[in-house]
Amino acid sequence: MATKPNTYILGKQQRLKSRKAIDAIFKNGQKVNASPFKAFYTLQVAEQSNKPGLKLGVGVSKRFFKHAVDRNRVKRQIREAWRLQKNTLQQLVTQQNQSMQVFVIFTGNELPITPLVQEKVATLLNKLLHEAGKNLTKTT
RNA sequence: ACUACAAGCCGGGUUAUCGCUUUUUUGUUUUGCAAAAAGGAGGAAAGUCCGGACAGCAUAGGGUAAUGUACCGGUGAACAGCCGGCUGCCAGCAAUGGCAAGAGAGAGUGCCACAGAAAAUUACGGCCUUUGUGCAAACAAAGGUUACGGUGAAAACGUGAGGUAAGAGCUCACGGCGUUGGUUGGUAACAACCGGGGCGGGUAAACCUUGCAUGCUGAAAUGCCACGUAAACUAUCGGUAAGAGCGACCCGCUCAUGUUUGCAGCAAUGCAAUGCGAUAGAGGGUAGGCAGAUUGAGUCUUAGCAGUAAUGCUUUGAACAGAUAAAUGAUAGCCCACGACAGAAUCCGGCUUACAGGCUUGUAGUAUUU
RNA sequence: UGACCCAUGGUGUAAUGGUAACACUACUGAUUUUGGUUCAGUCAUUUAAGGUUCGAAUCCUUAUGGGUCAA
Repeated sequence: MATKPNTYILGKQQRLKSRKAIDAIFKNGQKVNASPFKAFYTLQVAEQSNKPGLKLGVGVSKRFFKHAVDRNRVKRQIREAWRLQKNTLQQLVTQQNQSMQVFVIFTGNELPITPLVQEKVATLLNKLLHEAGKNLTKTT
């Protein structure tokens, strides 16, 4: 009921909103790399307060892009690529009754092209998928 | 028609699919979720350079300090903005255009490299007079001297005449400058004219003086709710100490007090030490929600009136975002000029800076046609 | 969102409004058979544009870039 698995939705429910959660990710989370992108993530078994699902946060540093327009553009590109490609990961995580929080950071110097972003986010998702599967075997 | 300059305006459109956010309506037992409809970044949203609104705290009064500001009038909530004028400078034959932190250097202090006698009222060289020595030239002493002195960014009102031992605005004529009193015009800055007394560089974006203005802190302000732990916080009362308050300082005013113990001493007094409890409340920290918060000194627009103008008054019509790790995107197609600078974060009025391309108006030049 | 500071050779620092100085690096030359050492020399639009002043690294205004602080 919470999420229809096959719709390309990225609403408030599926975004990281709390400052506390984000700090926790940066403190305790693990890293996954894909050249200009970097992702921090945490993975827990779902509880009552912590419903099963996938949550995303996006960040671009002011050091690399001075203007707010450029930062907004990169964030939008990442969000769009995530929205179109995240479904398999989300399905896996919900099936395993786990909750996963991911924070993607862009660390490049130049504005990326859209196909590049799509490709890199896909590789990120594959790696995360792999990690999620591994964790399942460990925990169970 | 093209080119250049100036001013003003605009700042891609459209169709389909998939998404984001706010509001409303409907469905659902409420939250939530789903569906539909409507709205969804700028001319600079930027820089944070000025001015306010709003909120909290503080506040008897006067002065000083600090900070800002500086021709006059208008405009406006307010301003260092805008509009009009005055003065000065620059360009131009002129008409006119552009620029100005545009109060005071005759209140005081400082500084003015190098050069120059001297950088500010003095000295020096030189000139002149008298006396002495000497045939004379010259030298020495006492005095006079705003003339002259290769420089420099800047040199002691300029020119002419008189005057003198030599000279000097010392006096006179013409001209210049600034000061003061009056008359006329102007709301005023100021201008014109008349008179008095004067002629002592520059620098105040050096200190400063004068006038005027300013309480401080900023939405991460502030108010409320939830969660939640523990005597570190606050209030009241009493005690103790002697000071405390008026957000920098002073005056002045207000409030409060003179303890206890030890040592010295006959005592007055001096020296040293001591330097908190009770009651009530809920603070700090952590981290969520709601309000603040999107209708306001509003913006654009039609017409009229007032005004040189900025602008004001009345009036017609139109829309006017509200996120909170933070919304406008992606894909495909078409059109054109092939899309620059750039993304709201409490809200307004200005200023400054960035900007592809297009449109309108005006001025100048060139070419063609009538 | 608000408050504030800095910018000088390639690098790190100086400099009362009056000739932009010092150290290291780099380059050139001399010394040396060669290299090193040593000595001599070269390298600046004082971040940019305006203004005040006779004269600006310095004073003022604006811009650009960099940095610090305040939940």
